[in-house]
Amino acid sequence: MAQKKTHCDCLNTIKPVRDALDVISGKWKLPIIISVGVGNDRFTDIQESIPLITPKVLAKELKELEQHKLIKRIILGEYPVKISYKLEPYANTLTPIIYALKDWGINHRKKVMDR
Amino acid sequence: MAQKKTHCDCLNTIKPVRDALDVISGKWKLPIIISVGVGNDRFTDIQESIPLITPKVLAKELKELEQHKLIKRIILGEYPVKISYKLEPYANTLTPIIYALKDWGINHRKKVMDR
DNA sequence: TATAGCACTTTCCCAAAGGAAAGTAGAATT
DNA sequence: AATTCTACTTTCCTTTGGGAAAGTGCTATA
Repeated sequence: MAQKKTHCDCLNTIKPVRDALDVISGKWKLPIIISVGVGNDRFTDIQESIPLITPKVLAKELKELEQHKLIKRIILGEYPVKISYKLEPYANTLTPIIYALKDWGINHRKKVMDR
Repeated sequence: MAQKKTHCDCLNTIKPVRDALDVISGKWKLPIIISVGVGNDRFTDIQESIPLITPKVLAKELKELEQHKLIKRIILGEYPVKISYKLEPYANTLTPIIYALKDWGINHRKKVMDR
């Protein structure tokens, strides 16, 4: 028996990794979370803190991050309405991922330069 | 001075994270690395171990992973030529990222189900 | 009164990602 | 001789991501 056991099963890892990637993959989501996390809470400030991001893309990504309960949009004041973006506490659970990517990115750049 | 210090600087984190994302972001690269990592070394086995991946996409991603020195393609034998894919040692540096994503994905699925 | 700032939205366009289905070339198997 | 296996490739087509540029409605400032 078990003659047709051709490939190793790795779905236990692949499935949750894909679940995570569905939420945070893409060019902009983690940079936005990082920027809001260090204190940028106004649309224009976030935009200026992330190189080359356009307002269209930033608006779209902020909406998606709101839907995923990672960022909250707060309306401040009455007449001169101000908007403030803050991380939801849930976004802090992404910290290990962000640090793992940051460390790897720093090391990778070194490796590519040395070549 | 420093009156125009409007937004907080987070480029120290954003830049390396973007460097990492440039290499490993996308739907398929990490799943392929996971699959090859557990021992799937034949094209067809890798394909069958990753739900819904098509041969076209798998071939393209394998080429990119080779270029990034994360996977090596080995030609075995002479007349009935066989091909084997293996992780380069460098791919093991991705382990912390994979585990961070896996843990987060497991937790995230729980959170979404409970809602 | 005119200009600037804020938080976006809208339109147009292009390139990359990726799915479906079929094909291919050689070798092995029945 | 016909089918199967392996490792892909090719074609076609749709979706998604995202850049450029301009516009919008409101408020604040000079």
